[in-house]
Amino acid sequence: MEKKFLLPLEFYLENDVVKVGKDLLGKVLFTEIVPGEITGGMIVETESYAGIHDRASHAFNGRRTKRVEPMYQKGGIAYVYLCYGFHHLLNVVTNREEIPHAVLIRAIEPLYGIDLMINRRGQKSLSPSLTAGPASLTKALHITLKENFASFLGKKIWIEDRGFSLKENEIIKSQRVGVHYAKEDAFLPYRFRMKDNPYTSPAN
DNA sequence: AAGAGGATGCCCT
DNA sequence: GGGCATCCTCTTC
Repeated sequence: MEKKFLLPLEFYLENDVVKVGKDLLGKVLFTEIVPGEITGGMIVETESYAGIHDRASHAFNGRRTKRVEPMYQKGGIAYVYLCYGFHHLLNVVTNREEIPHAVLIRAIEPLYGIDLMINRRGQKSLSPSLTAGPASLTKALHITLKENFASFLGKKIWIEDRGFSLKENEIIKSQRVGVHYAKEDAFLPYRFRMKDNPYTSPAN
């Protein structure tokens, strides 16, 4: 597939993970995990996880275990991990130095390969539940632990800028989902949603 | 070596 | 709106 809109590496070499969380809204996430099966959608919801000082981050307090290792790599790769035993969650690692920043992709609006995604999700027709929610979209896009460490400049998973930029007042900011254990950091407004988009995730 | 718990979704009321 | 499925990773004994 021709990729003239591919996001360059510089986009991911950014230490301001809150900025990246917002800038990823409107970008288009693609996968071709199975050769010939291209699926993709516009990112409409993200959450930023800010390095070692963010209690909600897997890398809080400098924790560097095997699972978290992708976060400590140079920006531009995927951090995929298993949640609740069966849900794969996709993060975009972003940093210039060795700072474990990551942005969780929480929802996309389906655009390409919609029938494939419907099949993978076992649904009958297109509805917001197809890709609204971090585990729903990974299933629709066929993302699993095999994509952990994968480069966003590679053939299996990549992000494009198709010109869907949005203004600051079109971004809804709120608390992150499911991080009650994070004490005061649970209240940080690091969840970003595209205003009036029906494909954002339902919780909260 | 074992146990707890988690950045969730689904199906049932 | 609540309970459960299900399993890997990390922490602690």
